[in-house]
Amino acid sequence: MPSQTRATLLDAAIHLLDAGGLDAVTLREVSHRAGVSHNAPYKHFTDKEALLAAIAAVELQRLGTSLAAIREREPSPAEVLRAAMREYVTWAMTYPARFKLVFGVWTTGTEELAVAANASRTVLIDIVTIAQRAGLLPPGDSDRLTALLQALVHGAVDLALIGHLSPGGKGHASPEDLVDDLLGYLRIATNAESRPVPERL
Amino acid sequence: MPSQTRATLLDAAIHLLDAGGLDAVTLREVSHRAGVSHNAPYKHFTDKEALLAAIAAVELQRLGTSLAAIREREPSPAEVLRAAMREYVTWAMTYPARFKLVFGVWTTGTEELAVAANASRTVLIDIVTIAQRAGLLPPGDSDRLTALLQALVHGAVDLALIGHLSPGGKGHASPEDLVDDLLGYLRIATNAESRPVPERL
DNA sequence: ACCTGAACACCGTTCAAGT
DNA sequence: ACCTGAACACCGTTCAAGT
Repeated sequence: MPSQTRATLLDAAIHLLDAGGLDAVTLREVSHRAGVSHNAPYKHFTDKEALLAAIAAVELQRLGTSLAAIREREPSPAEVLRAAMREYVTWAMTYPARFKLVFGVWTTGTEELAVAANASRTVLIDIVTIAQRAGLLPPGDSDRLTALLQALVHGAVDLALIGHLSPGGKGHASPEDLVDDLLGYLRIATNAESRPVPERL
Repeated sequence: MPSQTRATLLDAAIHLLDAGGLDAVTLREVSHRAGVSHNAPYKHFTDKEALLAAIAAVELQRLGTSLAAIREREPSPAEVLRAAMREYVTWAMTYPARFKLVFGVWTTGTEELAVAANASRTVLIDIVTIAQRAGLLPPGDSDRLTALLQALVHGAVDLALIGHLSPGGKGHASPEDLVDDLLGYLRIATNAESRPVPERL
């Protein structure tokens, strides 16, 4: 039974998160924005971390739903794969604070969070498997290949958010570029594996 | 002139960071451990964030030094590349709180931090360039290829620290595995590019 | 130049009490 | 069941003052 107050609190919290980052999300300011006393949240969440975990779970679920929608909508496996990777990037770059929160350190791993994480992971694995069958990605363990792809997207976004990518000022190596690079190399490797590898020095 | 107190404060802070994470690093506890009053830090750092930035800069510099040492020590370009990637992984997995701190959100990007980041980046680019010449990595923009490699290591470590890798319990897809996978695919792609690519459906 | 004690504003959390 | 006001312990930061 998601009470009205609970939803209002979550709305206020996510607004503060987007506007001022994690530090701006204080239980007192959240309560004030929601129009309740500063300790009303404790009737809906055991903890401040529980409130943050609820936000993270919702966001991770949203991402999973977007990925699933792409899988249904796009026609070709190649487009599904590329669009899925780009959805991850766009989401993270649009809501960096949510991205940092979702993949932050959780001393208490909420069950709800784990479920949402597994759900979006399953969709990704499905997309990768289809791409493998279409000859766009190398064959083999789909879980492991999915981990490879997710690690790259995740790392590219994280480095981009800190400014560790393209410090030269020139629009060098955006997360989207790196995703395309990886997909390109993997496609080449896929096609090469069936052919003999030449001798090396 | 790095005063003795300043060094003691940094030591205490990094100890607290490793022991209890970022939240455990309070200026008051740091001061107490250093044997000074709770506001003595303000004579050595303008801010709490400045103290954290100093730690991050030292760590990033340490990483860069380790990478440079590997480049000098290892004989073959292949070993240098692999060892460098593993050094990044080992450092991050051994000191997760330092890793999170170094690549955390910096509202104030200290000059010292930017210098340290560029230094370790330069070493990495150098290693990648050598590996390219040795035919271990695809030719082309070394900066961009370095970004690809760094993004993968970074993302793999980050996901591993949250537990988003190998949630099945089986020792599936460690960061080291993903690094090896990527290097393997890139080597195949390198050798394949000189040969004709077969028609696709 | 470096350090201290008191003080301020803010935060998470708890508790007794109200409806 | 849900909310409130007062209170507690803790934190970052500032300031006047000491050597």
